[in-house]
Amino acid sequence: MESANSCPAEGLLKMLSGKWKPQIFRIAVEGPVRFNGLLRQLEGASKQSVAVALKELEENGLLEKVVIKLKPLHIEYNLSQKGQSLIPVFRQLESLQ
Amino acid sequence: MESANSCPAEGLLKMLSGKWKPQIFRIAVEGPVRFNGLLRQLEGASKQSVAVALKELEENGLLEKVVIKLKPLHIEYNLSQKGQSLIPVFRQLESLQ
DNA sequence: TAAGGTAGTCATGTTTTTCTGACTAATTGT
DNA sequence: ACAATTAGTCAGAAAAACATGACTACCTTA
Repeated sequence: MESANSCPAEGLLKMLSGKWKPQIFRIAVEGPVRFNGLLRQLEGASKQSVAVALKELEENGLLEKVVIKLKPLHIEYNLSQKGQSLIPVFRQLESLQ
Repeated sequence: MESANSCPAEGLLKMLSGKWKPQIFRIAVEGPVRFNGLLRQLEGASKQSVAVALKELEENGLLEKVVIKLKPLHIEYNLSQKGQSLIPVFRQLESLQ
């Protein structure tokens, strides 16, 4: 049982909480990300963690999964509309420190 | 060993991550908070968790501890300057949903 | 003197999150 | 045929977060 979310900001904070999601989000702001690419960039991250993080970011509508049917079959994750709407918040957080 | 924080927003996200910190922060925006008061308001939260959350929020400079030397000795936690600077970010997060 | 409220701490146990390493499956290059 | 790259999944172990209940210490009221 989950109690009703009485704090609206809490949901979005939760979507970005965890060991790797903030970094994945930041990288995704720069451009499309891919599974193995992230695995290389995020030192110490396990396949498992990256897979779960990507899945949840997608489920929460922050990233969009795109299958590219070329050559060795690529899968990209792009920032969704909702994801892009979070960029200003991120910028604001960065400016505070 | 903690790797250098390459994502500036990440630090602040971490300061607000956890089961109770977002709610505590939100309540603190309304006014001073106290230990037992929070324990009553946050259904399901343990003394332990509230104590740790308050300590970390204070260590991270988002809350300020104030000892009120009256009657049965009260301890208040107020939003610091830094904590107040986070309010607009919270508002923005709320507006996004 | 005992009860109740203040604000916690501490040891222990459970639950959640994360990591490790093996494995799958399709495609490409040697 | 074999190795490597793509993108994962899965079982199990370790680590981190959280809950439970007992306990401390100070102060006030009955």
